[in-house]
Amino acid sequence: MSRLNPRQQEAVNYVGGPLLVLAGAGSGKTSVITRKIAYLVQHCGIQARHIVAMTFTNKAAREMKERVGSLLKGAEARGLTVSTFHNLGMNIIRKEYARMGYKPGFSIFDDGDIKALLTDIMQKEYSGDDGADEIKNYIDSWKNDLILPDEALANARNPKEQTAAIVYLHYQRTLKAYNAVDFNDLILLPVKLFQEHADILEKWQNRIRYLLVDEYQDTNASQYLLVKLLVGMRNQFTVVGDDDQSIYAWRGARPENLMLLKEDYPSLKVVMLEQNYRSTSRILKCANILIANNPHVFEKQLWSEMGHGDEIRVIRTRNEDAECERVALEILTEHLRTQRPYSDFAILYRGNYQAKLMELKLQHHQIPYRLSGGTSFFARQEVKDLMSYFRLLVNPDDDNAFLRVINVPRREIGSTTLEKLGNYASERGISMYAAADEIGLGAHLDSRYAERLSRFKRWMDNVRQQCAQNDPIAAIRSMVMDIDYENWLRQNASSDKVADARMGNVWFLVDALKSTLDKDEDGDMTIEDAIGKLVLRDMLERQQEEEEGAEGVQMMTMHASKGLEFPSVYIIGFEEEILPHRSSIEADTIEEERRLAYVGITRAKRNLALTFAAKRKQYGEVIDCTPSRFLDELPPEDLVWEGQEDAPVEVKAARGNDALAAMRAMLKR
DNA sequence: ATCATCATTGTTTTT
DNA sequence: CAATGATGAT
Repeated sequence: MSRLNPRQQEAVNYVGGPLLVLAGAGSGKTSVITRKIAYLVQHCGIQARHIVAMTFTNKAAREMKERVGSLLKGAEARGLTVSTFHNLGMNIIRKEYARMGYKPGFSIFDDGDIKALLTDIMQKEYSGDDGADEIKNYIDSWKNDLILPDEALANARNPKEQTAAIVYLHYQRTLKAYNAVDFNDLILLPVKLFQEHADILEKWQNRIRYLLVDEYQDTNASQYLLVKLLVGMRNQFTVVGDDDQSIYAWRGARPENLMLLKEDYPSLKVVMLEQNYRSTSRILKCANILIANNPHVFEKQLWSEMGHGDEIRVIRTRNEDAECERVALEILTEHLRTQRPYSDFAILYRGNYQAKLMELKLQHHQIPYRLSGGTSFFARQEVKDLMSYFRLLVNPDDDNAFLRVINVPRREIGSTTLEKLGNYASERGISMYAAADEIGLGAHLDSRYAERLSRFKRWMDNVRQQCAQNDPIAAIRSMVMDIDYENWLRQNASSDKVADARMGNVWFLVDALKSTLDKDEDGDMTIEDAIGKLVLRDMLERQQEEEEGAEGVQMMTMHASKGLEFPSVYIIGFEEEILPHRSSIEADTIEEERRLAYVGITRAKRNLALTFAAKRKQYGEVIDCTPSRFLDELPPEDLVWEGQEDAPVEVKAARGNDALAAMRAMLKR
């Protein structure tokens, strides 16, 4: 960790211009970035406040911040920005909202907000609902490519795209009226801003003298442009990425941005990191051979000095039940035999649905596990609803909370009314909540609607007053009864069971609030403080989740596993139609699936097992399964087959759908 | 109009 | 085999 190898050193020390670091899996790229930041500060005289490092996940940002913090003295690190793309975008909008026509305190709509909004728009503008998801995909990809509604509409090639483009137009208008942005806007708006206002761009370019970007292969078109704009003429930046670990093309990532860099910056220097500090050479050999089946611009071979290591085990089981049982039992016995902690083991899979059975089996054997990816407590609809009520209670100016709450339950206040309210509020420079019972509003709005708004505000004000005067918890309980939230849940839930569970979460949250208040020793904690604490917990939820479950077996999708490592890795469902996923086979995007397998394999430090089942229940029907074609591409001498021994070769031959790949794999041997 | 039962439908991956 | 949507009875 402390000593860098020559390649890494080169990457750290090179400040002569744009630099691309092609960092293979486990090659210490985070070390390179963090050391480089320290180097820039300590040896190049660049103040930390002029350095920005960008990542894709909050987790990565946090980790990086920590590691830089241990390399620099407190004062040296002051002002350093390590943030995600979206975070940076949010900060830019925060500072420059006025130039984009937004009000302060804009809201960020999450997935749920957006889907609700889209269905709303579709119902209003047409009366059909073409599936909000599909429309959202269109809008997302347009936004990723910096295409605005007008352009989308002009270029729409078929009726579906046309519909989507029209919805897009309304969607964008509505968001604006709500003073809200979506996730993609966090990138797109700053890019547009910079393109249109040279002075602002210059300001930010002056602020950011050196830019570093992690996981560069995951950037999409608008992120690429954002980087390019921020870098400007200065040309001082380092991007780190690995084309072999590009697994997000489906959400707009453009791994070819790595190549594009060469064209945009002819003086680009490329450094390759090929020494791996994570895995045994056996595992790396397999990974190398697998990924060699993909076309490459940059040839890269991982190697390590971590010893030869054991063979990769390929485990064949009768069905998916036996598969999960086998993995659970193995982990159990291995844990008992070697005393290794459960957290040494990871179970990786292609789709979240595969986790269910696995979970069951682990539970059955009383093996603790940690599941990442599921909807966590604070992400649940009902929790968010109630949290929004809380937020509005303590901060009436939280327009986001206001909007979330205003029609939960239905108060028959449509988007037109809200739009007008929003316009009025922004004219007056006040929040929507504050504007809701202003006399002046009547001039813009039919009295019926104005009355509905002011009734809501009066009600809410009353709740707030109750909180201040009497027992706040009792006030909140009666608020929940007042809005008849339980009934609302029943209406919207698919079943009573679900509704009950959701209502349980609501009371749980109220209890959490109560216990926060009760725990207070000085007795001077206000309800505002308590709610503030909860909101904070909401925001820190991720962190907590990770700390909490650190002792169990780690279960996650292969996508979620990128960047992590585990002594022992099991990849389950190593089958055709699952690992090369069916839709990927159809869409002919096998290469990305191969990269996904590559990512999974390279998570393992010492032990790796790939499992597949001969038969599997799917849609309630038992179907025959075929081992993944990627197994054919691995070097046979490094594999040991376990479980039923009917020649997998025969199965392979029987499968005609990828004869070419099979042939190539044969020749390789 | 609302609810219950029946039929159909489908399963990547997520900042 | 769910979970979601359509259809029919009350």
